[in-house]
Amino acid sequence: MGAQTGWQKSCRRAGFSLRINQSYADNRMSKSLPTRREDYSLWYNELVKRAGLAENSAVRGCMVVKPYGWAIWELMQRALDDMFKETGHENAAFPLFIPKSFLSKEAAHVEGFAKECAVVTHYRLKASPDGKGVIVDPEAKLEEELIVRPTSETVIWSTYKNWIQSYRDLPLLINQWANVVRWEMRTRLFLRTTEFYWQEGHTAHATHQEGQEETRRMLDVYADFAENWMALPVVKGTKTANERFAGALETYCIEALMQDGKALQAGTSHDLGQNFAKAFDVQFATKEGGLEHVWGTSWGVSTRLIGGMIMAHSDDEGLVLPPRLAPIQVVVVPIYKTGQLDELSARIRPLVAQLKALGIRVKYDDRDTERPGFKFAEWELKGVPVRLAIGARDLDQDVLEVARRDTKEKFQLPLPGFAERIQALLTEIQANIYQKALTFREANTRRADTWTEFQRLLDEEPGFVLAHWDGTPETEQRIKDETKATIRCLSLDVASEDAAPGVCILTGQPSARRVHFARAY
RNA sequence: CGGGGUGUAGCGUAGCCCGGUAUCGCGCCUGCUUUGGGAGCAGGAGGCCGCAAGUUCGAAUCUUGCCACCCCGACCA
Repeated sequence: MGAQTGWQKSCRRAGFSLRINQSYADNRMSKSLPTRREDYSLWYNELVKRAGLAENSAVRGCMVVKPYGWAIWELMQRALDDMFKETGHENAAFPLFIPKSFLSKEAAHVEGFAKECAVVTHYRLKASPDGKGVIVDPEAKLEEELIVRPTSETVIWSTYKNWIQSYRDLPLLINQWANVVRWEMRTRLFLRTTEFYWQEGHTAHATHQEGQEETRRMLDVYADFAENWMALPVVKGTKTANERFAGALETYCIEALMQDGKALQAGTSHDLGQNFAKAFDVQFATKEGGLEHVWGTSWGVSTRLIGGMIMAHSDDEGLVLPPRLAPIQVVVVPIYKTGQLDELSARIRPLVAQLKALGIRVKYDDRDTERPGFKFAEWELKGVPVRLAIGARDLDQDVLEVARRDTKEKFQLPLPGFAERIQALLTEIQANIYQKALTFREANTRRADTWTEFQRLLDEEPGFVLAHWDGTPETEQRIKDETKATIRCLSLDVASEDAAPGVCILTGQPSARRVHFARAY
């Protein structure tokens, strides 16, 4: 769509110089990303575009997810979906449109979403009387406006009313993969777009305890996915009342730390209590013959995860993808002299087949139109975990060259048994990326005991700050107003040192425990 | 929604203050030479200067309005 402001210009305005040879690099998708120290947002934005993940669409705040970006999302979907199935959930699909009246049934819920809804008011266009283009046909006004779903609790609960009569219908464990629209004031590729893709689970249970267990179970699924698939260490915890989901009794979340020291909420799981059941009158006959409202939960993760993964692992050369979520895990680049490609390919293809036989996602880059150096740089930018460079010279010596993306190391590998070695290397890279992110998070999680220290840390050493807080929404708000830091969560796995009582950083009032503060995306 | 910035070829730009029909680089096309870290040389194609009105003999340039995008803030997954 023609980014009309050049990123060079933006960089210059932001006051920093660029890396090498940029005009050349611009088109060849090269090294010349903004260096992130100076402006992390710009770096991230440019990285997403250059790596071919997504770009801004012509529609305000929306994005076009390009094939490479979508491939990552598909891998995420597949892994998560398997985990949902294992925990007993089924997929279904609910309407995109929500009658306006549905939204007003749960008071807190309206409050939370009313300000950011796209509303459908008409169902027809007609030719403009002045002969230019089309206008909305005033005759085609809807009796009741439709909201483009910002989340599906309301349509789903109005449906559940019909699905649930007896305790025999419970628990009802449904998930939906969908796109939703929230008219946010400010957008950012993947992290906050007007339209985004996600999954939302909506369950109904006979008892509050079952609902709470479900909420926690799905939180654990998310944490498991973040850590073992995305290689992203997360803090599991509960939100404060201020940050709680509109209509929930309790909101659990996983919080991750990005490389610029800002936190990112990566997933949420809500205990809805009986709020939605009451709002939509969903009752069931108990075994004992009574009539009770069901207990609900909802939980979701979105394409934001892609953004989080990029911001957590990537470097100035481009993306660094964890092997389990890399669309291409191994790229093979042939090194050859003119006219010798076919001959070399014939020798390389069996090797590629060996990798495929082990279930490795491998690409043989036999493009004759680009040179090896260009291919190296391009695949690095796209975050392919392992690159193999193979020339006739190597094959004659029964070796090949391996380069790993995470450490940038290069070494030679003997051909016999190389496929198994590569497979093991992918596992090692996955673990290394996680460890690196974990080390980073630990190094950037600090404790503050005084207000001045708290402020200093946020400004000078951004990251999580563990601090005492008196437990009141008012204090939380004051801290936010003065420092832009929010309480990310009250962590569930709290170290004994942090579980001990203390005094509030701002008011000096008694505090039961430390909580995680940070500036956040 | 507020503050700031920018729209010129596929991408990045010069020109604008001081009006005279658009500069350069990359990419693209053709040919030759190259190919173990983003190739070299030669030739070539490509533009309603964001849109609309106005001023003027004449507008990329001046005036007004609109639109779009980027950054920052408030809001949020």
